Amino acid sequence: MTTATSPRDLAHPARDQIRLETVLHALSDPMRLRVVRELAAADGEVACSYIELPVTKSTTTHHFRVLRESGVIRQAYRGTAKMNGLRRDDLDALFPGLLDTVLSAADAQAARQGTA
Amino acid sequence: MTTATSPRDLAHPARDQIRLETVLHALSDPMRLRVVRELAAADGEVACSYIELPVTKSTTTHHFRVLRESGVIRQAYRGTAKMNGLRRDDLDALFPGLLDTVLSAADAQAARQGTA
DNA sequence: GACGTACTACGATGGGTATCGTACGAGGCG
DNA sequence: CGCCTCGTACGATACCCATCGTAGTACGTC
Repeated sequence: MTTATSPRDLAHPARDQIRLETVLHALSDPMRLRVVRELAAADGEVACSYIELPVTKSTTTHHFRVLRESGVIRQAYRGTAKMNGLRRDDLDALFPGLLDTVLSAADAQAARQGTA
Repeated sequence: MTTATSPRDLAHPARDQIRLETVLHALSDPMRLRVVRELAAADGEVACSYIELPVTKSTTTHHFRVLRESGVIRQAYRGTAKMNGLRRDDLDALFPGLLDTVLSAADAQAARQGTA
């Protein structure tokens, strides 16, 4: 939309604007990597509140925004809830295998330590 | 000199100390990603001075240290030169496919823009 | 020993960022 | 409408980090 720019309009980068460095940076934070893993496990739309992190709500909002602005997740309001989902299609098209490899690596690391 | 902890002794993390988040963070910097790509292309030991970056020597040293301390590269002195090589064996063992996938993603992104 | 090269160490600086607390807006439900 | 929940915005804070310049150390060579 050209006009209103409601606070409910969420800015997402277009597919060709997604940068590898930015994606890697987004994934390099423990909290965000955890979010991505849970989104991958859920495999669908998940509300922010569904994912519990050991930080305050403010910080959680911040991490979700970083993930969205880096192009890793897609967000949309649905009533009061905000639904989140991985941008698998875009990421797979841009960087084939990257998401799955990172997820596998995270699983492997979690299995190695008890941090599953 | 057995013990002295000479400044020529370089600290590397053991394989099981390498953390995925740290590796991703190391790779999320454009300069460092560039270094890793060049090391992968060279496929062998390369001196620091062989890789030219648009930053000062100090900054280059900093990036090489981050890469070493994250477990991405191995460094060793060889005369006055400092040789660098990817820790392919360790990375592939810990996170199968990760390095190659990231390298492919970087190539793809470079090809898309003229930044090869 | 003297010199040049390769890289480092240290301090400074400016910008990013993870975290929090509090105050606020939007939507559903009684 | 009143209220609760979900999530945001904003300011503050403390920390991390990419960058630089300068001074210094280790090594090879003459």
